[in-house]
Amino acid sequence: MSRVLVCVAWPYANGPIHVGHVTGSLLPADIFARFNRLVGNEVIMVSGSDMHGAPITVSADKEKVSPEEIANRYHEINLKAINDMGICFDMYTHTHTENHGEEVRKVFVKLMEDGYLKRMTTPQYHCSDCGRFLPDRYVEGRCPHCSYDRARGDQCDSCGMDLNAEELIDARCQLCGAKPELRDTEHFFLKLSGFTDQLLKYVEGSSHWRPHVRAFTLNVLKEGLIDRPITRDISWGVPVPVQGFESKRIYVWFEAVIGYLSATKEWAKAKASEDDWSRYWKDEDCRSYYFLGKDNIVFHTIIWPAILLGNGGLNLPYDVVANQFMNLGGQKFSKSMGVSIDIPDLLTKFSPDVVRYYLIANMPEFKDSEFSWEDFAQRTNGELVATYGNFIHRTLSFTFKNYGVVPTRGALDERDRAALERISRAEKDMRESLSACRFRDAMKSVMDLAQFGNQYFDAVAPWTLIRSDKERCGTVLGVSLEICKALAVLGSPFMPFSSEKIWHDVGMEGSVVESGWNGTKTPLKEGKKMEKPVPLFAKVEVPLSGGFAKYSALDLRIGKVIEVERHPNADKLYVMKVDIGRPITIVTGLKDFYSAEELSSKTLVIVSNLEPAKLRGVKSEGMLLAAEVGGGLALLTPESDLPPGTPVTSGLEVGSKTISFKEFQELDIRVGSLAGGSPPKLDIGPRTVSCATERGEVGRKYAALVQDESAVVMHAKGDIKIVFDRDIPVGARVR
RNA sequence: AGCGGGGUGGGGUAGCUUGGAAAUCCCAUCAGGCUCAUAACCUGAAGAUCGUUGGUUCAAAUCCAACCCCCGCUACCA
Repeated sequence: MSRVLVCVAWPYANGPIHVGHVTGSLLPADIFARFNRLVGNEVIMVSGSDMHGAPITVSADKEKVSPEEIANRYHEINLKAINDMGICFDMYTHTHTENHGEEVRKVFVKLMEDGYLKRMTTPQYHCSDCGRFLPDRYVEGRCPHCSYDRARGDQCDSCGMDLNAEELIDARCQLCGAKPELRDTEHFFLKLSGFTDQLLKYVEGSSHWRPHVRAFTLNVLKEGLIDRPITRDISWGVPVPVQGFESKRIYVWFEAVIGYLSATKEWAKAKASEDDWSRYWKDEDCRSYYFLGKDNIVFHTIIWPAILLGNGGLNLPYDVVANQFMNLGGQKFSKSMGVSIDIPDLLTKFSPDVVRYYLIANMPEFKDSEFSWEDFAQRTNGELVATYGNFIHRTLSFTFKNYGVVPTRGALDERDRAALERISRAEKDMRESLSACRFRDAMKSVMDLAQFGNQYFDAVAPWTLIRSDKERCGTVLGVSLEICKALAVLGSPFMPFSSEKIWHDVGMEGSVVESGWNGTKTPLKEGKKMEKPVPLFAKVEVPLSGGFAKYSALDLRIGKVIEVERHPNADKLYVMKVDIGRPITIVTGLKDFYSAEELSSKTLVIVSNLEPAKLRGVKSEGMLLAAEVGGGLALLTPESDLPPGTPVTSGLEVGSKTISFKEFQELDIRVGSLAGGSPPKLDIGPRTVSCATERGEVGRKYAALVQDESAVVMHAKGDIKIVFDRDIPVGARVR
């Protein structure tokens, strides 16, 4: 019996939470907390919505509402989503409470008094019309590097240089257009550098941390910490408790982490035992676990510990359980499928346990993982439904049909005893994995038990026994029900809703949560009437992304190069004029591959409806297609001459809207070699796909639009195919 | 290009920190079994140059170096 504080990174109240939040921090924390409660530890789990900071004020300005309104809206939405996911907090608050403000104030003052803060004055733009200091991104002006007229104070969109707002020429306020003036402004800085040695010792002593968390932190520490400002000239946030700082607020990164402490205190107040918070923060036997995504590591392994060290007397994080990212790339995720990925939306389509199962099975614990609908369906249907759900259901329905009550268990034979031992082994495995925060492994040991259940059930074949020896049959069903019950208990941290249902269906009273870990040992209620079982999970169906429709967004044209010049402002770029039926300007990065003379005679394939973009100050109105691999590059060109402007449709519909560069990048165009056969095959390097195009020269390399297991050779009307001006390996990607 | 994460049977993965016999599991394939169960379950088989090259070692998927490729964020990518 011990005490555990579970802290979860604070979701930002500027949008609904998505699978990344759940699989990265909320879900592992919930499993860990549930597991600890199950084994009888004292646990509280705390977090809340991070309500302050610039992005929320930006959203608020956009919608012309108060920041508070935005923050409250998403707080409510997320609170509900968290609840619906079965994520069980002892306190889920937010950072805009009186309590939190007070706590932040206290910590701030303590650090200030003990000399861990310093004041520094820096110049900053102030707009007298708006009556406020302007964050760098709200200042606009001419870029000192490229003369672009609408550069922002943090960065120039045109040439990409990082800027300081003071460098801008003719700066103006982006909100009202007035000319702002530079004013000195004073801020507090946290003297992080002074903590370096203590932190090094702390991190080096934490050998139980995940390797990537520890290595990353040590790396940052060795590079040297810099003192960081912890106040800002903004109006949305926690006030600075110092005279003369009435117009300023505490910077969110400093303030939000203090939420762990303030939330614990709020929890203690709510249960009317105010001092209970200290049992979780001052008692050195209490371990604190922090669950977050890898983008958040330094805040929890450096900044928060530094604040705690400065404050004194409070426990440092025992473990910082940072997950990697679950990526949502790969096109399969697009909204065009009618399924987006935020949690409120996901839960309208799938039950929380199904979502939880997949997110655990695919949790990015040690490396990034990829969410895909195909995988989601496969794992749900093949593992959760077919192994776990099916074992429970075949046991329950057979028992119900033949007995109607929980059968009486007679003498056990060797196999039965082995089965019961197998339950103990699963318990032990799961306990070990979860104690080490290995969630996938832990759930695997539960699934393995379900699979064992199927093996046992098959081996004892109750459908035969029922005709020959009903008493013995009752015994094996009793053992099977034991396994079901164990699955309910062991599965409860992962799939709490179904666990309760199983618990009830095998005839147990109360709940798994109440019975705790010992539920596996609590005897079945023999003779208790059963209810007609309903399958726990249904198979899921997800829409498949079909066909080559996505390529229809492209409007490809034949283009002839008119002239080629060097980019005035970049060494690697050319500025080209190309005739695609009309002359356009294209900026390209081909300098390493082609001389201007070589290029000037080329006939190319151009994406004509790409969103124009400024590259280093020059507007590019399109993009030429080239295949690239390793150090090699080849341009796409028609196999025989075509007039400029000829559409390259590849037999598909042609898009009329402009497409973004990002959308373009999601398309998979590759160099493929035609392999013949019927239907013809196309070798695209790592694999061979079927080719939807009829003719073509076997062995020749063509540009191909790839979609899953099939591909279309890119061609213009008259079946003029697209080839390359140089040799390039099969499989090279076109971009 | 920079930062981060990877490359292990057809697909997806475990193992790598702390080198060591026949490399894990899921799906797909093939052969069998069962018929209680949601065409679900169980058994068996085939299938891997552990990205490439070099190094350290008695021994490398595992450690070191270089290179190649893939993914995410960023960018003088278009």
